[in-house]
Amino acid sequence: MRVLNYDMTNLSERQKTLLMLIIRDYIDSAQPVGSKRLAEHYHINLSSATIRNEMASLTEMGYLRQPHTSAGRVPTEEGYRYFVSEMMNSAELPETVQHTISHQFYQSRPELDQWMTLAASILASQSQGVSVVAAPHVETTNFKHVELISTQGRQVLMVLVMLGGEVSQQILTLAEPVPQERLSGTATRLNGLLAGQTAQAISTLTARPDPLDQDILLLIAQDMRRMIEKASGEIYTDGLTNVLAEPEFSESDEARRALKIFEERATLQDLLARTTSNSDVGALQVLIGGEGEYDDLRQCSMVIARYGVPGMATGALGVLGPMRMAYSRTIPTVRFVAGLLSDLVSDNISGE
Amino acid sequence: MRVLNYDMTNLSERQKTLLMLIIRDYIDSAQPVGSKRLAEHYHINLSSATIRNEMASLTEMGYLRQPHTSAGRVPTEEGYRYFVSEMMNSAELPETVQHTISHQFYQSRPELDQWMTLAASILASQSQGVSVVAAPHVETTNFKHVELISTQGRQVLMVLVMLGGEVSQQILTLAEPVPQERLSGTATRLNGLLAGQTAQAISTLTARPDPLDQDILLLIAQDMRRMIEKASGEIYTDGLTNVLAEPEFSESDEARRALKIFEERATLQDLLARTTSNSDVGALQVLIGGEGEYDDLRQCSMVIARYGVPGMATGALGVLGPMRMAYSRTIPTVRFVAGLLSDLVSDNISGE
DNA sequence: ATTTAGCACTCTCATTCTGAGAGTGCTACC
DNA sequence: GGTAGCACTCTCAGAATGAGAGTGCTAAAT
Repeated sequence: MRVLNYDMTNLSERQKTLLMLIIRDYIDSAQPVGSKRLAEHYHINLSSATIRNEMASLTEMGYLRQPHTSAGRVPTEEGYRYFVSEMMNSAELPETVQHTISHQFYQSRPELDQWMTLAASILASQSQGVSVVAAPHVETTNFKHVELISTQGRQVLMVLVMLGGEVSQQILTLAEPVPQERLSGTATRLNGLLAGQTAQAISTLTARPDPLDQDILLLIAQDMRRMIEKASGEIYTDGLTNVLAEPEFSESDEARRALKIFEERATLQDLLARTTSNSDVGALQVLIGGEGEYDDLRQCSMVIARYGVPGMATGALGVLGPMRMAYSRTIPTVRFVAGLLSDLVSDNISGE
Repeated sequence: MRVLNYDMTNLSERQKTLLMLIIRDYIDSAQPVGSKRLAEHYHINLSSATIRNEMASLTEMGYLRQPHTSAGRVPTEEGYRYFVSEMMNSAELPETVQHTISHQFYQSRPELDQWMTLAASILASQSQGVSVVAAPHVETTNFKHVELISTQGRQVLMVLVMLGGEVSQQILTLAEPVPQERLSGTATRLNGLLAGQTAQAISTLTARPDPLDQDILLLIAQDMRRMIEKASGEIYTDGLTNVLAEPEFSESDEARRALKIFEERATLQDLLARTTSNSDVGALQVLIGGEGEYDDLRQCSMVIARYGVPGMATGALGVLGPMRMAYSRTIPTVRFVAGLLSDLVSDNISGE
């Protein structure tokens, strides 16, 4: 993570206002902003010449730059960072939008899959960017119940239920066919033995009555560990085509590189995991220009947040767009949706 | 479905050869093919003038067209249809490639999810197009086993196992908490009552011993019907960015429209379902230029096949690319992967 | 000490023009 | 029937041009 290196005391009140204005205008228009345009369109009581002087300072300080000698100014990454940090606290999603979104969630079928898809869809449409939502992944897990169901021949379906309500199912192929009664016996014995235990505790236990018990015990421990270790849950995306509509990506090559990241789920998971691993739930992170780490995102920004219940189950979600993205819309949306999902996860964990 | 309206007897042997050559060249180069180029690069014993005459005929017959008066020829949709129908039977995937692909499948974890992802990935990389794989969906389903597991308070996990080995799980919220013993009793009774039944049969049954039994019975029937009705399984795609690399899509708008279809899963499912519903497993379909039905695919072609075991479980898969796609590579790949998945599905249904 | 008006200068971008090149269709000849 | 030759058409890349926008600097105004 890079530390923002601007010093707010450097900027006069007027410079701040101008900088914000310039960036806002550029985000709207995608055109370099000139002093004249600025003086005319917004009623600042300043002549274009004065604005020019201030712009020159801002350029020198690294917040703006000129694409070429005689064009208007365009924000630098540093400029965007300033813009975002200024706006971060103020921006709130309009109440009507908040209600619409909440409504959609509480009207959807109460399944994780539905929620993830919905969250991705809402983020994408609100922000006009590409959204990504990683399903929550459990951080600790305690055994509640196991069922063993013979399906066909040597195949057995093992269903594992955790105290938090998570379910894992897996098909085992045994060395030889085992009748359902014996499987049920094993399940009953293990249910008694393992109630409430953690994966770690289980892996040290031994079960005696039946050699099958020990085998299953091992598999359970293994499965529970796997549930925790899985770096993060499945990934949902939406709005992939939005990014193609942006003028800066009309030369398809840049767009392709950015979208490629979204096809390689592994990289994406890594990115989400790394950038949110040490941040609190509820805190937003804004990555501007790939922050020097992700070359394919050099032209992009991401707004990312972690959601869920720390210590129990958390996931991450975010929006990718051009650096010139509508932060004032995206940031509050991401924050709001993250909050909503946190509530849903929390409700789900504590039971009804 | 549109009927191909060319009449093969119209074409002399020489015209056939030329047409195939022109289309192949255009697919490779993405450049209109001229008579001179043709005469020089391929050693046909014909002068460019003769070729010009033949090209004029082919143009009149509707297989070729000129982008403008003085450019080479480009295939029409009709031309591509002819090309595809000629090639359809001949093309075979090289054995080494076949082995590599099979190998990947038999090495992967034996889970549907893995297979689908792998199939999508292979199709995309082999064809350099956008791949789509719809998971197989069961066409008939017979009850095997149900488990009811109390998770938290009024929430109950219902796990349904079918004779084919499919599993469905669902969380129910009961009106009031029910102890695990009573749930187990219900499950045991229903298991006896329903063994081997179809959804239809189950929905007409009535269970007496316990009011809970009847409730669960209804849910089971409902769930089994849902499994069948679901038009098709989940959809996997890969290679979305491939299409952006094609020269005809460098103007991002066309590409966006095509990719949008892949974001709207519903449309895509519909498309797959409709085009493959009346075709046999193993038969390929090639949709060229959207076949007049899908406006967003006007510039695209799709190679689609159905796979699975008819009457039991079938799915669909395919590749989307520009009309100028590498059919000679795509067609055999789609055919081969469809065959492979059919085998896997078939193995899976009959048990080990 | 700021702010502003004015001006010379720079650079881009859309437009126009031009010639090279590619490809065609037709005609006359083999 | 096949082919050489030729006049013709059309596109495309590159050069030339000029309008327009924007700048930085200086000198005057507040």
